[in-house]
Amino acid sequence: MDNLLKYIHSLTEFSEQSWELLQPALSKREFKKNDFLLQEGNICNSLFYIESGYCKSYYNIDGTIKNTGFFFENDIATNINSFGSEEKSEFNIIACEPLTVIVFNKQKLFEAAKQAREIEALGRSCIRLFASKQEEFSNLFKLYTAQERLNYLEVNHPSILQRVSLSQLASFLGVARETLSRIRKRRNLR
Amino acid sequence: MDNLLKYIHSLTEFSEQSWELLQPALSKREFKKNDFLLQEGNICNSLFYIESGYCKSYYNIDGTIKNTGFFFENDIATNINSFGSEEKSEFNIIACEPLTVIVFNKQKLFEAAKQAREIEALGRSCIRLFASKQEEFSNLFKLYTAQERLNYLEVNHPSILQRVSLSQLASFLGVARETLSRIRKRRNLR
DNA sequence: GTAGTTTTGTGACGATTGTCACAGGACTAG
DNA sequence: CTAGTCCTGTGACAATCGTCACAAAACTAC
Repeated sequence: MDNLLKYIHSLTEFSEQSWELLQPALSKREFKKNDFLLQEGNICNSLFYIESGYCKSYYNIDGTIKNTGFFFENDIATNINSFGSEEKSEFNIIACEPLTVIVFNKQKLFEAAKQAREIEALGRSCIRLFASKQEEFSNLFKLYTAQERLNYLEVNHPSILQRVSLSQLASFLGVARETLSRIRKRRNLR
Repeated sequence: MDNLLKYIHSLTEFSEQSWELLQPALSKREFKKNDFLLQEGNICNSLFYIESGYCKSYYNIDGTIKNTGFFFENDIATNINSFGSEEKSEFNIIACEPLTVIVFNKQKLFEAAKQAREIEALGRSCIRLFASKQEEFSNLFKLYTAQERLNYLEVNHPSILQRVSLSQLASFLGVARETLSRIRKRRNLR
């Protein structure tokens, strides 16, 4: 739980008392490769803090897998819409490696938040961070070409490129696998 | 302020007392067409609740305008990253019509939130809604072609198409103005 | 080690897109 | 009303992309 505590302290003031109050909402959990953290059609009742390994979110559109996000150590993975609105998730979250996460149980988190304002503030910070990331990636598509998006990832999020296979990366970049391969080729030539 | 109160009630429980405590953080403000709500390089210290009119967020990339968001009545416009992190905004928010907004002052909002948990929860709800929207639009680019994105907007966000000119819409859809024109043509033929 | 699977690169070809250029129509300010 | 501006459509052409097909390379499981 050490990593999580450091992560929390990087976001907000957090007393030992708040940490104690938060404990009932937390549980450590292990996933094997290809285990689901969240499945399409289910309501998302958790935030997943990733301790080790990584996972991805993806849509299954007519049998085609479309990856929409990758989550590494010290990231929070969740379906923020389903988590907040209680609507069914339209996408899946799946472990890409053996994965260790700390699960925030929604109900117990809310109970804890009622007892300590710092926990409420922590929730707000997590959601804000999540929103910032979504905004960042959303704007990539409006501002840049596929090649520029790849460059952006290399500079700003190298961990994705180091750990995710190019096949997996392609749909995240919004292009076909073959196109990503050619973008890399073009770039090496020039 | 009536619309705002209805909006708040649609998000969360909110007592009259919380409403009173919130007042010092609120101020109504008018913008003329092409007035800036937020300018590149400044820190975003406000949430803008839109009462009437609409505005847009855009990047200026080497002199080219790239629209990243449109905000209508009952939307909240802000730079969520700058608002939370105190970093300078990389984009602008500008009125596209005469605009009436209710400004949430960040500092006073935080003071009010300390005094009433309902205000804290309101902040969380606003951010969560914002995150959901970003996620939705971010995924559009990973899941769909430009034509499918246009269809999606027509079905799910018709107000954008009714009120925003096609020239303005193009960069939001991530294509050139001419391409949007051709997509519309193709669709009418088939 | 071996067989099977996954990943990556590449050729071919048609479809789509970006860019530049131009023109007509709609809108606006005086 | 008129001049200027903004918006939309379209032609031409090169660049890029998606799709299908195939093969080599890398990785896995036993």
